[in-house]
Amino acid sequence: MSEGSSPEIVLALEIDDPALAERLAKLLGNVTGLRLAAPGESAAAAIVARDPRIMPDDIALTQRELDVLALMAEGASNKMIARQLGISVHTVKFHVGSLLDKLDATGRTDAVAHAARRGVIEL
Amino acid sequence: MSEGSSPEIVLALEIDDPALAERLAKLLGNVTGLRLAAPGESAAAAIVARDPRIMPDDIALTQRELDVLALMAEGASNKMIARQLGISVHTVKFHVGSLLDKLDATGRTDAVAHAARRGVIEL
DNA sequence: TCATGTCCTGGCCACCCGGCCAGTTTCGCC
DNA sequence: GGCGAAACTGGCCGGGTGGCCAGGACATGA
Repeated sequence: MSEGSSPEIVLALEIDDPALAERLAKLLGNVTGLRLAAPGESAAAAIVARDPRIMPDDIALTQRELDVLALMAEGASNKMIARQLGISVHTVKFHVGSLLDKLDATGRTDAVAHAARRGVIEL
Repeated sequence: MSEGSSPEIVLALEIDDPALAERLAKLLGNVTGLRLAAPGESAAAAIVARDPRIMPDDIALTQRELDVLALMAEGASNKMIARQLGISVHTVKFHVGSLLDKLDATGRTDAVAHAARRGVIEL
C-alpha cells in the first residue's frame, strides 16, 4: 500500500529553534502531497538543523550530573543510582533536581529526552 | 517577519533516493518563502532520509500506545496525557503498563529510551 | 581570609507512578 | 453468534519522585 499513485510524504520536523520550526511548519502545513509527522510518527524523511547549534554552553553539566544523567537514561531509579555511585538517595535527588533545572525539564523522563535531543547523552 | 520582505528559508535536500528526492523537490519547489539550496550553498536546515528499517515488527504497538508513548517522550505526566487524549488517568496507566511490558522497560523513562533506541519514536 | 561552587547528607511531605484487582463497550474475525 | 483484541474506567496501595527545608566538607580563586 506504500507505492502507487501519490501517497503523502511524511516529513518529521526536527528543528530545535522554535522560530525556525514554526516558520517551516507554517510553510509546509498547506503543501498538498506532503504532511508533517506527528510526534513519534515514523517519517520518510526528516528536516534537521544544518547548524548543530544544539548545545549552548551556558548549560554546563558537572561530571556528577552527567553520571546521574547517564544512569537515568538507563531507566535506573534514584535508589539504583545511589547504589551504583555509592552515594545516598538524597544526593541523587539533589543532582536530579539540578538536572531538571538546567535542562528545563519537568521530570526525569523529560530530562533524558531533552539531553538526548541536545546530544548531551547518546541513547 | 514583520515586513513583507523575504525571510526565505533555504533548505538543503539531502536524499539519496532519487524518486523521493524528486518528489520532494517538486513539492517544495513552488512554496513561497522557501527555497531549495543550490549545491554547496549553506542552508538553514536540511532534509535527510529517515531510515525505514525502524519498526521491528516483533514489538507491535497499537495506535493508542503510540499516542501515549509520544506524549511520554514529551515529558507529559499521566494526568497531562489523559487530558490531552481526552481519556481517564486509569486508561493512560493501562496503556503505559502495556508499553512497559512490550518494550521490556522498568519505568516510563526507560520505555522512552528503549523506544528511541529502537526507532519507534523520534526524539 | 572570605566567597563561591560542587558535592554530599538528612528530614519532611504532597504527589505521581506502577501493579494489582475488578468491570465495561466496541470491533473484526471465524 | 461466539470469541478475542483493543480501548476504556474504577478502586486500592506500596513505593518512587520531586520540592522544600536544613546542614557540612572541600577546593578554587578573589
